[in-house]
Amino acid sequence: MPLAPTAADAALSSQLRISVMRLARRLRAQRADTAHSPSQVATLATLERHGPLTPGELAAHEKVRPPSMSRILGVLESDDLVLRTAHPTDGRQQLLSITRTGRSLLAADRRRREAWLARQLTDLTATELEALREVLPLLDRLAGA
Amino acid sequence: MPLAPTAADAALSSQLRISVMRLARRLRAQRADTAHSPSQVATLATLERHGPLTPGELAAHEKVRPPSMSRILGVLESDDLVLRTAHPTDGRQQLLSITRTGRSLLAADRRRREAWLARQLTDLTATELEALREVLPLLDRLAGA
DNA sequence: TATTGTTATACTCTATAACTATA
DNA sequence: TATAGTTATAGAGTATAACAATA
Repeated sequence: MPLAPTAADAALSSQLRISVMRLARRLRAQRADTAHSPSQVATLATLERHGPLTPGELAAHEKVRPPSMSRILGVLESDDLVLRTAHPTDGRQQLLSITRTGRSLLAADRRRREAWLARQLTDLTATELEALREVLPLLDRLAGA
Repeated sequence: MPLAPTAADAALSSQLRISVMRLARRLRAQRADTAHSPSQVATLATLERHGPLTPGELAAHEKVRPPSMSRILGVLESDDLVLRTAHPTDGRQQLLSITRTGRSLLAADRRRREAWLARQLTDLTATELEALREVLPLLDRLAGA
């Protein structure tokens, strides 16, 4: 039967958190498009995955307040990355969708981050790469994916 | 001699990026402490692990600019979480060390903030935990730490 | 002169409060 | 009235530029 975490687990938890957060920071730093913030790109990615959404739905999904989403959408719209259309039945609401330009930006961003990480991986030995490969499913399980 | 990334490496790169970013997002969502910023806590944790360091070394390690580290240290010092002492041989430098209060705060903070991850870790076997432990240094090397 | 670190200042991102338009 | 969204304003965090102290 599963018991409380051991002291060793607690230490591992701490170090894992720090290492994962640090690598995630480095990955974020490699974004191809420095003109847009992580939140702006994340919002764009959400629109790509989910299709058209209202500002309120986007704010809830991205865990930001409506005024913050308002600003994010203002930037994305002025850069022609999203398109704003009227809601079919409710005049108060709007529907945001990603444009072709927006999709291109996301694709370029992903290519660049993967290229950077692939370059870092060349510093590892075959044995180390294998160890990394075997651990990936564990990371996904921890994340609940 | 190291060559261009193989196709297998490219796939690993893509999957690693997705897994790390996803776990980082989940971890960030578990934050409970509002008293100190992530950077402040990370700096404190670095001092705990590495022992006394100079502001410049800390800035390099935490990937922030010297003025930003200056501000971080100002907060930590005024909260009695770090102690500033003169460098033994170079009058320009200083040595920052974590105080007993700092260690206590870190311990309490970690207990709160890492409860989620520790809980996730209980779903892993001893073998899987060991694999995870061995891979942590690789993540740090990829991040350039 | 070069290096270490701080101070002055500005910019980005997000939040709360107040406001407008529609249901 | 209640809801969806925007505008006004403030706070936190980090950066560049200019400065002070020491090597």
